[in-house]
Amino acid sequence: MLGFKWLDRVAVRATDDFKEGNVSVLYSNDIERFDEEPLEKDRQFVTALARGLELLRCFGPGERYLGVTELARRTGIPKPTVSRLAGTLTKLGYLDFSEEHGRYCLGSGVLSLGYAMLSNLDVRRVARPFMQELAEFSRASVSIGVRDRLSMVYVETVRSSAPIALQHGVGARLPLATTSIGRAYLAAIPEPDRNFLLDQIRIRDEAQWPRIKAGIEQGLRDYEDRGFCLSLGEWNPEIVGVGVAIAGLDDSITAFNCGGPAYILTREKLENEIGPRLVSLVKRIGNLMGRP
Amino acid sequence: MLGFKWLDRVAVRATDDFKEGNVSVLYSNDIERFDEEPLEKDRQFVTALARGLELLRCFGPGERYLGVTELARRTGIPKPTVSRLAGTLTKLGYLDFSEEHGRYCLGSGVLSLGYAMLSNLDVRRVARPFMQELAEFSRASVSIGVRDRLSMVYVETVRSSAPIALQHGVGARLPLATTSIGRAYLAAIPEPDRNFLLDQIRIRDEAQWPRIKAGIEQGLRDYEDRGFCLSLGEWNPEIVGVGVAIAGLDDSITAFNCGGPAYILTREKLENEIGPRLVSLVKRIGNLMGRP
DNA sequence: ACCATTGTTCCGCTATGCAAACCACCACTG
DNA sequence: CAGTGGTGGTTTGCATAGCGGAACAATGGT
Repeated sequence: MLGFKWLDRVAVRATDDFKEGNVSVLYSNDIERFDEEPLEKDRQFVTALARGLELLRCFGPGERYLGVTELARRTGIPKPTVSRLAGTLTKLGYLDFSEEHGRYCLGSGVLSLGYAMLSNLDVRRVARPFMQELAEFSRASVSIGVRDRLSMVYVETVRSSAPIALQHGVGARLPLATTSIGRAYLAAIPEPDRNFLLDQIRIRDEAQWPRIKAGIEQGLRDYEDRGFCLSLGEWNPEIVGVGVAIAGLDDSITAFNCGGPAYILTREKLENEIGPRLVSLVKRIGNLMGRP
Repeated sequence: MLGFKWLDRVAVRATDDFKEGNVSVLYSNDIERFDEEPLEKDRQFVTALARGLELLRCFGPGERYLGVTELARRTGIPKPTVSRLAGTLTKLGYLDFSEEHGRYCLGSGVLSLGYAMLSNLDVRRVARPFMQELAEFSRASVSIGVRDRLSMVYVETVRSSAPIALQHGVGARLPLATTSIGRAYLAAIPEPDRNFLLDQIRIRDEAQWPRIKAGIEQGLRDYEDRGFCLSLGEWNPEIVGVGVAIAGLDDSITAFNCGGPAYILTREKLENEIGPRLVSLVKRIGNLMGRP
């Protein structure tokens, strides 16, 4: 089963304090509340570690400098604790303290973690030439992504040599529900896992849920019928793409997409040319990597 | 002053246990011992957080799967604690537990941290076109790096379109002492900081120290005389390059290099053509980014 | 059956979290 | 310019979460 069931621990104090407000803003990143095991005292869970990492996650594109109070507000962690954790992270090189701004920003330490993972993913080496070929054919970008919380994170991206290309590189986060790669992932995982994730997505945004749900169900049908999912501007109106997922590479479920600007990739081309080619690409990679 | 002065806390138990062995192996990654403040009870330092992150650092290229015992051995953290920390990291998505191997490996969570940092570095956007130009001119790779512990970590890399190119992408770690980019960094920082880092490097490898030291001192002279450092195969016999550093971009000291296979880049070309161009490239970027 | 190896529980003791208090700075404002 | 409120962040004291040595369980190889 998928592993969530944390936080609440971390933010429980904040929910007490702010229980009249919109609770979901407290879970600023992709944090979930755990439902199962109502309040098991998991003596194995190290809160301090979870919280420290949660601080690091607060920083994102466009959130460069954050102070203690802001971090405390976003995470629901009390200020003195944030102060200590942030100080620790700074000593370790994962945060820098900018005297000028009196705020923290991410330090160089965070980079080295991700790279080690990337360099161990065999699928990148194997897939790159095929991806390049498809990118050139479609004049678009081809990427590999894995799930993290409620996002897909790119682990490899290949661009065509066309002058216009998507700017999302390795490490970029895309939402699960509205992108072709996320829908392909959802379509490929076992149903209980999917339901769990969908539940989390629903909780996150009840208002949009009917629309989001419709898109995902369409994705499931597409996946069943044709082996790939589409996203035609549901995430970003100018971007379209197709996605396919496969299990068993590098110990996880891996998804591929091919996407680009809507005015280059017509629906017809996506459905009849690019989609099928992406399916065959993934099949070939699966064979090469000795999937059973 | 640079911020180290941690660990010992983390590994203090191990040094008790193994004090007859070579202590430095305990500090498997780039961990330093703190010298100042002999044993101040730093009530602000959160050991659990430091240790959890230290576990993540154990994984590297070629170290894909690690078990509890191995992690405990590498970090000097007692086994039960490793077990709990690793369990926590797994719940959070920073580690995955491979049933098949009975070991842990890095999870997708680690990726998203680094990306947020990269997307906030203005220097990447500004520098990329200049880097591309120099890469094409020199038929080699041009990168930007920042220091993390005793390594330089790439935050941007641009390759020429030449078929042979270095494979080090964003996130790659290069040693400080033997690469052109590392030497440029060392030459550009204030002397006390440099001495501290050199001390750490010396402690790490006393045997190689005379040779390493000579290379760095040559680098300091080169930097003084010509504005750039060289590395002619001292790190990897087949790779050569030049490096330049600059302070004040994005709140940190940033270094640039241009490097490639030794059989393409002659010493003469590096010294007379590429080095000076890299110096001017960095100067232009400094001006563009409004450095005082 | 035996030992070697690897991971998980137990429980006393201590490191750590956090509420409240405290400090430092700034901007008004009478 | 003292007074006052508002903003940031860092220190105390005490209750408790979580660390870690030793013991335990679960494998696997011989």
